[in-house]
Amino acid sequence: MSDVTLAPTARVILGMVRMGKRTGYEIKQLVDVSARFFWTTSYGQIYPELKRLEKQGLVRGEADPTGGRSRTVYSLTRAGDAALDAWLSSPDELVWEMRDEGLLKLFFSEGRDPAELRDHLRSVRERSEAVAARLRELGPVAEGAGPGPPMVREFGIALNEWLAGWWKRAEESIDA
Amino acid sequence: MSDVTLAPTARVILGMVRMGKRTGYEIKQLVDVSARFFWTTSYGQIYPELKRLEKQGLVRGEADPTGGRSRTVYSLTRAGDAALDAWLSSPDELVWEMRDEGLLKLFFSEGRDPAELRDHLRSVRERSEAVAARLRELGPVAEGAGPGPPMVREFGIALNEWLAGWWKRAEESIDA
DNA sequence: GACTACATGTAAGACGTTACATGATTTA
DNA sequence: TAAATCATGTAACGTCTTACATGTAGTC
Repeated sequence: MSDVTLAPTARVILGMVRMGKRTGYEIKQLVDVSARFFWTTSYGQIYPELKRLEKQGLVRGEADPTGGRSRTVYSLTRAGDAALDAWLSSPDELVWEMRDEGLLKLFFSEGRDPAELRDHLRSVRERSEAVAARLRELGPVAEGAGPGPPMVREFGIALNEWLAGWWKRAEESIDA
Repeated sequence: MSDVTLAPTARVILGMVRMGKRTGYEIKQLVDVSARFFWTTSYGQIYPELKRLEKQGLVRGEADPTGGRSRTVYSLTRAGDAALDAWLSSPDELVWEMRDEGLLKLFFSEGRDPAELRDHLRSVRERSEAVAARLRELGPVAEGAGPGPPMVREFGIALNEWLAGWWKRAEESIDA
């Protein structure tokens, strides 16, 4: 069927459009609020990618201004629906990347001032605590979109609490 | 002092050089073996960056062929040493990025075949198990470089075991 | 003699962020 | 009326991966 290879940002966009997020602006909002901890994107990616997807026939955009404010609402075409399904069911190796400067600093910590290292461990821990807290306060998001979004949210909370705990123990092991 | 802003790859390079990794090749080896799960890099980044760092006066390269095989060994200059220290002690926000296609697929899983979802959760779990196993087998690395490298390795093992456990539970919650 | 490891590099292209630019609508 | 939110977009720049290109040294 659709032998289109989806660019990374295209995957989020198609998924979000199927979820009912219809404008570039709405897509960005939901990514920021619910996926920020494992996936980011920017307007500089979203708007050009929406145009590319339209050119490829995977989405269809229609002008739908609210008053004098221009606005384009997108929906999936049949080909877009198929391309999203194809990606979701493909057994390809899943991208998993982590880039953690905190770990890098820990890696290179030989000979550094222990007080500095302690501060650094604390700030890394506090970041995870803040992310967990934000996700907890946020509450369920994207309701009516099945069990995926709540599970991902729970994952985010649990992961960041686990991370905070690890950094806490690391901090204490420096003191000891 | 050194108001040089280090590019991401420059940070790893300076740290690795201080650790005694003297060639581009050696730097890549250690990154692959011990930092792969939280930081990646490629020759296409390392060699040009070493040249840039030399031009900036942060490292010094000397030709040191082994037989007829060309080889350049690098060491930190005083400015390079200072730049690395400045980065290590800077209170700047630490880069933390995660890009997880497995979570993205879970996020968009509404209406998908449960069997497919189960397979997908299993493959994500297996990947974490493999990473944990590799780090465990690897044993301590970069000995004599302080407590950093072993702590980072323990972090990697613990994180990946935690991840594997989470995906395992998610799998079971689908079955239930 | 073949394979693996050591060793270095470039070029093209993909991907991504940031800063800039613009303007309407709604809420405080 | 000021600020926040809705809404769209571009240009420049930074970063990174992949594929290509080349050759030596050591091991099986």
